[in-house]
Amino acid sequence: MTEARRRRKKNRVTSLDIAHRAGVSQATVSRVLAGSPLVNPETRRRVEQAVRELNYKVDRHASSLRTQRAGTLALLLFEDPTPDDSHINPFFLSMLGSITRACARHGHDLLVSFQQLSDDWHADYEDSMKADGLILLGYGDYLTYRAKLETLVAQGTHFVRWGQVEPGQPGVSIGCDNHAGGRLAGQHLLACGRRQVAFLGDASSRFPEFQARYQGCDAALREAGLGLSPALQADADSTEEAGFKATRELLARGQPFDAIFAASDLIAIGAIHALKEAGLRVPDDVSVVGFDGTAMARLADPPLTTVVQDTSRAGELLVSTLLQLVRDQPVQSVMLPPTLEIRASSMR
Amino acid sequence: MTEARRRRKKNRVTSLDIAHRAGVSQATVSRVLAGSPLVNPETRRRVEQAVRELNYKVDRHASSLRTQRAGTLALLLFEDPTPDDSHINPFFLSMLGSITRACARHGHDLLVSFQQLSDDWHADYEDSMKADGLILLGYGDYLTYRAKLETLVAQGTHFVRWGQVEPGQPGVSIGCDNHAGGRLAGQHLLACGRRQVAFLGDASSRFPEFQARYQGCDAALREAGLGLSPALQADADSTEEAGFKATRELLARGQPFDAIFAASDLIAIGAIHALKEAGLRVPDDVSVVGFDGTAMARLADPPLTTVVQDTSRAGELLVSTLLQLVRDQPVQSVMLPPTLEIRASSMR
DNA sequence: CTGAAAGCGCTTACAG
DNA sequence: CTGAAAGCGCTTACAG
Repeated sequence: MTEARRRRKKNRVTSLDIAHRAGVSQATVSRVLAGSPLVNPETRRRVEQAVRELNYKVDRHASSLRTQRAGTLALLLFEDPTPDDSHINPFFLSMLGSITRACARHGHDLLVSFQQLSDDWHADYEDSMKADGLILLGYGDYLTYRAKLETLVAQGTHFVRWGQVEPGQPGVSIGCDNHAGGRLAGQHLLACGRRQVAFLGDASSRFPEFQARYQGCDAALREAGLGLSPALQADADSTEEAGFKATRELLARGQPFDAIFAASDLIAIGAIHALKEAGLRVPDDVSVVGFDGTAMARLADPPLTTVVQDTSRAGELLVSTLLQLVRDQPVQSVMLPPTLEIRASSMR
Repeated sequence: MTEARRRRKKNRVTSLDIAHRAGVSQATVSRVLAGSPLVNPETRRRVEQAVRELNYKVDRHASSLRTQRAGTLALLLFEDPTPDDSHINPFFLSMLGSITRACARHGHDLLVSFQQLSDDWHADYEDSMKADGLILLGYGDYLTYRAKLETLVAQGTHFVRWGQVEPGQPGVSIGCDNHAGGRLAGQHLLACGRRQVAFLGDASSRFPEFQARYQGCDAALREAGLGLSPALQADADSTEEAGFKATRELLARGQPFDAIFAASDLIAIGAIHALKEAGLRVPDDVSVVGFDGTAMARLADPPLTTVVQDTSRAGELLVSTLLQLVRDQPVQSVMLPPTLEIRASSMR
């Protein structure tokens, strides 16, 4: 055993040590540290001094075992279909950042874990008392997803999910108003004088977020007597490669289009590459609008117009809602309004 | 109290419940779950069945309180000087991903927390038994950093740091061989016929990673009778904005250059924007090489040549080294060899 | 191979 | 305002 480790183990300070040094009982030490008002100010001072002098920290396990609260939330990040380190969707990494910060603000720790949406989730953080509740993050086939959400509800697990908000869903969801976001994109493309808008992304009910974006854009176009055409829709999951391929496929169809609304920024960036490769100019020949508001949208060439999801508010809302749930307070699903950030990729 | 929650609380299954159902003692249940060989196979079967039937999970706090092991590691991610959600360096997010995966492989949970390098770190995860050790991630002024590392060492905290590996450093470090990476960049630019290489990034000892990259590139150039010139070096922290501004500043100096070696991909992407803005072509007029091997390098226009750090191996090594440290096994600092990924930004 | 018992370090009714 | 005592749910010497 190293010297440092021996020191650490031997020196392990407990609340009893603090009690002795401050001349009070263990119970009083606990009260001071819990911020109880039932403590004489002078007593509190002495205890706090002893805590400082001995660098005492409450043992989390002892505390949690007694109170049956972990003071910790767990974030499950689903990463189908790209289990490659470098390919995690930057939007979700941004969400991870804001969730981490929100947890810290609320005085909770955050356990982070990556899961395959298609596999069995290791959602037993609450059963083993490691976390008071779960935050579920990541899109994927909703057919798979929904069944697992129902299992969680049946087990009485506390969880909040990021995703499309729809009536009758199991559990509580926080999500972007994707329909409104699609509408913003459609209206903007109309204002740019575009008439034939292509959509890149799976628009079926298996991907409710993408579907709502599709429908929102479609609705905006319909109000102008237009609409999205199935002939100008191509599936793509949220990667640059998929956006690249889908755009090539679209071009191969020969059906003319003057704008692309991509279901995510990554898809949009892939689309821009494919358009350039085909000798088309962005935005002169084709306007491109993405979705998410990731940092890379600004770095794209040309800079990408994108529907921005408010990740800061999203993280805060996910955490605060989950904590309310844990405390048995009433909660509700919330849709956050997106905004449009207009850049050169769409404006002629 | 909601129905689900009442059920959850009331149903809380303990090892004693399993013991009763399997007709054994609590001690035997514990042995089975710990995989002890001192258990009759038939007894083991009965216990495992009861565990399955009651969906029993060991209470982490009770277990950790008894064993004095948390089964958890904590990741501290420093984010000076950009505490904005969207601006976390994508390289560190990629590292976060690989560390998360490595933790899971090693059967440990991971607590994630963002910290300001300049503030007091909340490095008390080990004091409160929340984690068995720390992984430190993020660059920053090493003057600040080093003092805090020494404090951690003095406290006997178990930690591993990601960063430049140098003799005499406090604690254990895992890092990229930045000097070798700089050398790769320099040799490649020479092979591209470049003679006047500019460097973007702080090359002082306060940023040892950047400094080593500078020196490695300089060494390669010197072998060809050239070298990096201080007149062609401009400070930049690892953001696109900083790279953009540094390049503008460089251009304003009027000193000619035909290549830029940027200390990070973000800086390089900012540089490309500034070069284009100035009417210069990449790579025809100026070759650009970045560092990190982030996903956005591939998406840049033109695609960015970059020195790739192996984040997968890095994450695995950080976690396995930390676990060895926690187990009092001998460990050592390691430098990982980088590779060069050549793309269009450097090749005429 | 198995069980009875102690104890990890807290918090919280309870009593004063 | 304070203290003595119990107990959260495990694991592990110890004894057999």
